Amino acid sequence: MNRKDPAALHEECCAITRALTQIGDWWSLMIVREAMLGTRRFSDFQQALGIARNILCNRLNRLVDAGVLNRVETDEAGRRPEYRLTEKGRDLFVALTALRQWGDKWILTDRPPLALRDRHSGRPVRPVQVLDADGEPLSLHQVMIDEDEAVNARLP
Amino acid sequence: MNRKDPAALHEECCAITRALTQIGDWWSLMIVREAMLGTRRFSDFQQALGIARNILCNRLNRLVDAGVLNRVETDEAGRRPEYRLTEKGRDLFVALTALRQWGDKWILTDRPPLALRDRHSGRPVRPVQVLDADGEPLSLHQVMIDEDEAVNARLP
DNA sequence: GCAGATGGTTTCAATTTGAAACCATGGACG
DNA sequence: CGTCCATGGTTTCAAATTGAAACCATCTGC
Repeated sequence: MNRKDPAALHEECCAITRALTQIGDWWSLMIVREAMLGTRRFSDFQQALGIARNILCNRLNRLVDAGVLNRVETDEAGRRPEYRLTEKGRDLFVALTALRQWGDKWILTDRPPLALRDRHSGRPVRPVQVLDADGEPLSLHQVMIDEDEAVNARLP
Repeated sequence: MNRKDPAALHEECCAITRALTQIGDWWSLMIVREAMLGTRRFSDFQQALGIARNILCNRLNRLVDAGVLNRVETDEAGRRPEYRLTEKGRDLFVALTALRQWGDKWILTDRPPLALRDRHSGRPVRPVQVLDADGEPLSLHQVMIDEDEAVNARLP
């Protein structure tokens, strides 16, 4: 599997590989994170992230091509376009929240954990978990990849 | 925030940023994914991923330094070391599962979804969600970052 | 019309990557 | 013992990617 060969990657059937190909580099993920905080404009991304402008431009285009962001031409002052999360982009919320919680638990060990709250009730959100059909949490070793589908789809 | 400045990044209090700094590049995440499938040896990672050997070596060392993998000197044939997931590494299971499900849902739209099953019951696992204190799913806009903590910790 | 803000592109040096060659160690086998 | 081969690295060097800065284009406000 060659990371730089688009055709080969497009044949790749591991969902993680495919996902990482679309959004799995530092800046793309940081941009999505920033977008989830409400940032929409080129210069706002640039200042918030401290990213080089050519790289920002490149990543925004990639994310638009991937359908994660939408480039919206606003009619407002200056005709500045906005970059807004699509449904697909918003759906990364779960993965990024899991990542945030992982970082809180394993890296920022000396700080107050879990500042994420339900806006409505004000109560903290639960740690994200993988649950079985009954809602019981599953660990890595309790999960398997379906044999048939795995073979058919050349997983992992 | 300069991505290449270790000191500055170490001050960074966004858990996502910190997490991405430790494991947020293509190969590191692919290696962790591969390790979750049971791969442990240098050459097995190399063949499974098609990664250059020097890069693999570099990433394995980084992951060991980050405490995501453990380098275990085995007594077996050839004294070949093994790289095994630590508790911290296994804990990435949730985030990677969320990413896999995202890829299944939004990229591999033409294929059978969700090959992940509970090994015990054989039933498919649920889609990972962010849940409130009562176990109700929360979307991006229903979640907020706690004001006080955000200010104290200079979040996001 | 002119200055400033904003969104982008170009340019070029510095860093990172990847392929291949090289090295070192530990069996296996004759 | 000596040779071969597998494995886990390291080194080397060309090619790709990144990042800082300069440049360009459009729109606003004055």
